[in-house]
Amino acid sequence: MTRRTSRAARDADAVFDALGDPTRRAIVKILAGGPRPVGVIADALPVTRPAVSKHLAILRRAELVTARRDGTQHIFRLHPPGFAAARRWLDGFWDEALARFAELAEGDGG
Amino acid sequence: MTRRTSRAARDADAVFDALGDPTRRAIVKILAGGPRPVGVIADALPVTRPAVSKHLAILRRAELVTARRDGTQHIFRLHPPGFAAARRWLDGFWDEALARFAELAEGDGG
DNA sequence: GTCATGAGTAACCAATGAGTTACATGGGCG
DNA sequence: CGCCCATGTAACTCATTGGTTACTCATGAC
Repeated sequence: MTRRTSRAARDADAVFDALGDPTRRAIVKILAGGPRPVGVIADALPVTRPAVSKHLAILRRAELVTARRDGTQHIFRLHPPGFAAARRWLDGFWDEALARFAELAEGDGG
Repeated sequence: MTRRTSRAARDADAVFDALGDPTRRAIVKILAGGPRPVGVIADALPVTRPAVSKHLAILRRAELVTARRDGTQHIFRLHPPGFAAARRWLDGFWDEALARFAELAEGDGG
């Protein structure tokens, strides 16, 4: 209730925090190609598996990915609702700014 | 075009990098209320003006804000096109992930 | 010109956090 | 049960960078 900064903002906070790192963005890009186990993700990146593991933990906390076990492997995949939070947050400013932008109609060279 | 990693990706990179910091997100939130001079922004935050100045420089490089002079003041305001880059980047994964998500239709607690 | 105001820059410090190696854990298989 | 494979965790290092203070630059008022 009334925590209007809350849910969306808190979620968005975690999401942008997570997406603020290039390696994590790279992981997200990889997972956009479909679910993959940690090892495969690490293989596609210039960092070690433990590093990827930690990044995945952060992405998971931000609810940008989910994991399921398949034998000894942990298969990670993108989790749409997480991205929705970021989108909504972004859209807020988009709307605000766009309105003012239109008002001023200043073609400052885009 | 043709450089597929390029424009959108590069822009999005700068944008998410910029938005990865809580103070910069706070600045963006403040500017969502309308254009403001540096001093006013700094007053609304628990950091000094120089710090805000540096953050604004980063936001400007990411093209999330623009500035204009008004006497001795520098008035900053949100710059919608910058947010568009982030949105597009995000939408890419959104689409990808959503498709796969729907496929599996696994309501894992969303 | 001189002074005052507002903002950017420089130099520096300290905390955060991304990365590494070494080790622990959990599940499948012989 | 004992061994191996795929991950996660711990402990630690090092680079990045957000923050500060001190100083400089630009504009406007007088």
